[in-house]
Amino acid sequence: MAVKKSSEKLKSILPSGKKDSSFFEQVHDVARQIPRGRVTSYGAIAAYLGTKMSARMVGWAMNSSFHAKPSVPAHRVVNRNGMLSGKMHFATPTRMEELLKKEKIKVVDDTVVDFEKKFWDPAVELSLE
DNA sequence: CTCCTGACTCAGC
DNA sequence: GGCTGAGCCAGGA
Repeated sequence: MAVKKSSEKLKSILPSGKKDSSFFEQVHDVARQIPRGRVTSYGAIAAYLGTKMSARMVGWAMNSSFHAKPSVPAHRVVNRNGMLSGKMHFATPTRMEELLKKEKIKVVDDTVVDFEKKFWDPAVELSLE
C-alpha cells in the first residue's frame, strides 16, 4: 500500500514554506496538485499532513472544499480501497465516477480500477518535487 | 464551553 | 473472512 505501515514516526511533514494555514487549506492544496488521471487516498494526504490516523479530517476538509474558492478535485480522492466513498457527497452520486472516467480512470462498482497503478502519493511526489 | 458528528482506518472478534 | 468497535482532529450547534 501507499502508506507503508507507517512504522516510522512522522518527523518533517510539510516541506519548507509551511504556513499556518488551516488544516483544510493544506488538504485543499494537496488535492489540487493531484495530476490528471491520478488518484490518491485520504490516508495518503492525512499521512502527508502528519495526521495519518485521522484520515477523517481529510474527507471532512474535502467537504469544505466545495465552498472553497478554487474547486478541489475531490473526485480524485478516494479511500484506501480506491472506492468512491465520497461520491454521494457530490452534486450527483454519479458525478464522481463520471469525472474519473473523463480522467481515463476506469471505475467499476464504485471502485477505481488499477488504483495502485494510478495512485498518487503526495508524501512521495511532493517530497521529491 | 460541551457534545456530536464526520467523504477514514486499524484492530479485534 | 466479514462485521463491529474504537481512535483520530476539527468544526458546527
